[in-house]
Parts: sequence; structure tokens; C-alpha cells
Amino acid sequence: MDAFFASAEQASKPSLRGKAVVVGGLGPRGVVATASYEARVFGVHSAMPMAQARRLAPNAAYLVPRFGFYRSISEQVMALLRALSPLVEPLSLDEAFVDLEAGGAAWDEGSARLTGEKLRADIRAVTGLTGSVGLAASKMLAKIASEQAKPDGLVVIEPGTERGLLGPMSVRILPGVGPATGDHLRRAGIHTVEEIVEAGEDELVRLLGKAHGHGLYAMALAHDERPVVAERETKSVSVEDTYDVDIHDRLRVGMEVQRLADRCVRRLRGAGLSGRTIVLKVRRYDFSTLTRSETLRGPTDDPAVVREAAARLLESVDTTGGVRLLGVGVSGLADYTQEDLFAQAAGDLAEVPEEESGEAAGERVEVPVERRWVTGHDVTHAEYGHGWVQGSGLGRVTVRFETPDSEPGRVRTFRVEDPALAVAEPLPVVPVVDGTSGLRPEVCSRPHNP
DNA sequence: TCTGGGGTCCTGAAGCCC
DNA sequence: TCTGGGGCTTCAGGACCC
Repeated sequence: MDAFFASAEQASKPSLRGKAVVVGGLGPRGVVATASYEARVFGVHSAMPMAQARRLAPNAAYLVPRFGFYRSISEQVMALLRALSPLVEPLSLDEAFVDLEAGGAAWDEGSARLTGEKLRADIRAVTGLTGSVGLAASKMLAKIASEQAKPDGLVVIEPGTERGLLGPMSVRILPGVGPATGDHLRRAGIHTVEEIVEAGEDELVRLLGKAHGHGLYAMALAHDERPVVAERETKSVSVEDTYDVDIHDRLRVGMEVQRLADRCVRRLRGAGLSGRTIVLKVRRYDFSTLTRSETLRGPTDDPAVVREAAARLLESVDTTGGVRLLGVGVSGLADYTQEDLFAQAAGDLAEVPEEESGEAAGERVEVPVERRWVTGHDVTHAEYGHGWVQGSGLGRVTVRFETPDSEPGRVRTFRVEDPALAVAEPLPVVPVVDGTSGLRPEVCSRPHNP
């Protein structure tokens, strides 16, 4: 995720350039999604509780994510990558692997470097943001190279130098080593990649189990044969909500589960899928998480069926003490097409109830006037033009009037119900050329496989 | 005022079938 | 006939990733 969201916001809002920007959930239980490099100086980083970030960087700008806006930028970048090769594997909105050799875009270090530099220039020209490129012979190494390259750089890991490079690095650099595995290894006296190699494969399997042990040992030797996979099938669809305050009322818990089931089905149908296994997730007041699942006889995308299954699953869960998060998911997915003749016969394709808000439901639904002004979102004013919400509350909304290619703008305050003020779509950031950093497509050039 | 949301993969237990 | 074991599926939990 890096600084993508924050860089996009800085490109979109001239007054934030060069400033500490933190994007994430603004509620009492929010966490940081992305911090700009200026905010990282204060120690703010992704996944940090927002409250802690505010303590560290009280003067930073705090914004909620605008996924639709980021997605539109992401699509521009992915299109540039697909022009290089048919083998593009997106990891998220801001990262992807590209098999340059498969596209004939590069065949040796020199051509790869040229391709990478041209790509970075194109990303900058098209999106106004900077991206970093890592070039290497495998996905793991390309990713490590891109980490080293950012912000705004290009790093090549040359064949033959891999083991020497990895050896002194922390085990945490290897994919699949998170806090738990890192601790596990540390307790066994293994801190660096070369200590993994010294420990040997058998010891690793003994410590971490078969799959993880073998896999990690290979990675430590810089062996990574994972191919770049262009099309990944979705395996599950889920939605979840963390509540600002724990829910104690059992009836309310039941209602929330029904809402989540509906939302999940809407997503499922939107993707043209149906599924067999319904999963209920409950995070309790003490952060302990449990899941309950039920597998149906056949795949469904029927909201009533998913609601009922979720309700049955909830019956087996003790929620006394309160719950902080609820989630509903569907896995065991099938193509929607082979489907539900039975459901159709029963006239069971009733519309899934719409949510009162949410990205898809959108603007046309009535929203309380106070809630229409989301911090960071775009607005337009009949007299002052385009701007964004800098804050709202107590019946007032503060707007900064500026556009991606204007000078930093002035701030004005209005009544929340001011009829001259309206919600607006984000403006394209394009001719702007002063992003700070962000997109980092890993570019990976593989040797010929036998 | 700790700890989001949407995913993937792996492991181990238990039940069932052959 | 009894027992053992392998393989498969389902379920729950945990770790990891961005």
C-alpha cells in the first residue's frame, strides 16, 4: 500500500503537498491505511491505530480513503503494465508483478532497465504520481528490489548477487514471515536469512511445519519459481464491520448479521457468483475472533438463504460481553450461470434490499445532511467552484477551494444545509507533476524455464 | 484512546468411506 | 470378521498480505 493513497490525495489537493497526510478510518477504532512520507517522519505507519497517529502527528491532515478515486488511477497504471506484457499480476490497487520476458519487453539487464525507466516516466506522465520499479529474476526478489527502490526509484538485483544480498537481511524480508513466524524463528535463535540456511531444511520443517518450512527454506536460498499469474479466480467474498462501540443487545447483533448477509449477497451477485459455504465471523469485546461455517447442498446467491444460514450460525455463538466486529462471507464459489433454476422457479429473485449508504448505493440515496460532508471528499460551490471538505461539525462544513492544477486554495465555512454546496466527483490529477511517491509496480523478468 | 477490511493459504481435528 | 489405514471433506483457527 505504501504511500499510494496519501500521494493520490496530495496530487488532488495542492494545499497538502509536502505536508503530513494520513489516510484511514477516522472513527474511534480506525487504523492508518497509508501515511505520506512527511507523516512517517513522526513515526506514523500503516496499520497503526488512528488515535496513536493523532498523538504522534497532531497537525497532519486526516482523510478517509476514496477507493473509487484510487481505483481509477490504478486502472491507468495497470493499463500501462499490460502494454508491456500479457502476464500482469495485480497484488492490490498499487502493486503488480509483470513478466517482462513473456511480453518480449526485456531480455537482459540493459533492456529491462530501459523498460523500467520508461514505465516510470509513463506512470508519471499519465497519473501525475511517481512509481518505483524493482527488477529481478523472481517475484520475491523483484518485490524486495521495489521496496529498496522507493520512493521514486528503480533497483535491479543482478543474477548471482541474490544470496549475498539476502543473507544479512532480517527473516521478516521473506514473504510469509510475519510477526508470529518471526517470533517463532527468533526464539529458535534465527534472526537473518543466512541463519535460516545454516539451520537447514529439516530444522525449518520441524519448527514451522511442512509447507511453510520447505517454502521458506527455498526462499532463503533465493529459489522462487512462482510464476506470474494474470488471472486469479476469486475464492471467497465477504463483508465485515467493526462497530464504534461494542454491541451487547442480542437482537441488534441479529439485525446486523442480516444486513451484512444482504451486503455480501449484493457483492456476490455483482461479481456474477454464487457459493456453497456461508461463514459467520464474530470478534468479541476481548478481540477474540471466532468463525462458524455451514456448507449448503448447492451454491446460492439467494439473500434469504444466506440470511437464514447466517442466523443459524449465530445461534451457536455466545455474544455475552459484547461484540466489536461482525462479518458474513461466502466461499466455495461457483459461476452464477449454472445456477438456481429452483430459485427462479420459486420466483425467488427478489431484489436484495439496498443499503442506506456505501460505495455502490451512492449518492441518490437520502443521507442526513450532516453526514454528506465527508472529510477529504470533493464538493462544488455555486459561487466558489471546486473544493474539498476539510472538516465538518456543529452544523458547519469547512471547504478548501482548490483543484489539482491550482495554487493552494482558500478555506471557507458554510452551514451544512447551504444549498449552494453539492457533492462532486474527484477531478483528474493529470497535468500535475509533483507527486511525492506511491505506485510501485514490481517488474519481474524471469529466466527461461526449462 | 490500542488493534480495519478484504482476501489467501495452511494446519489439525473429526467424521466418513473404502 | 476385525482392524488398520489412507484419502477426502468439513469445520475452526491462525498467520500473512496489502
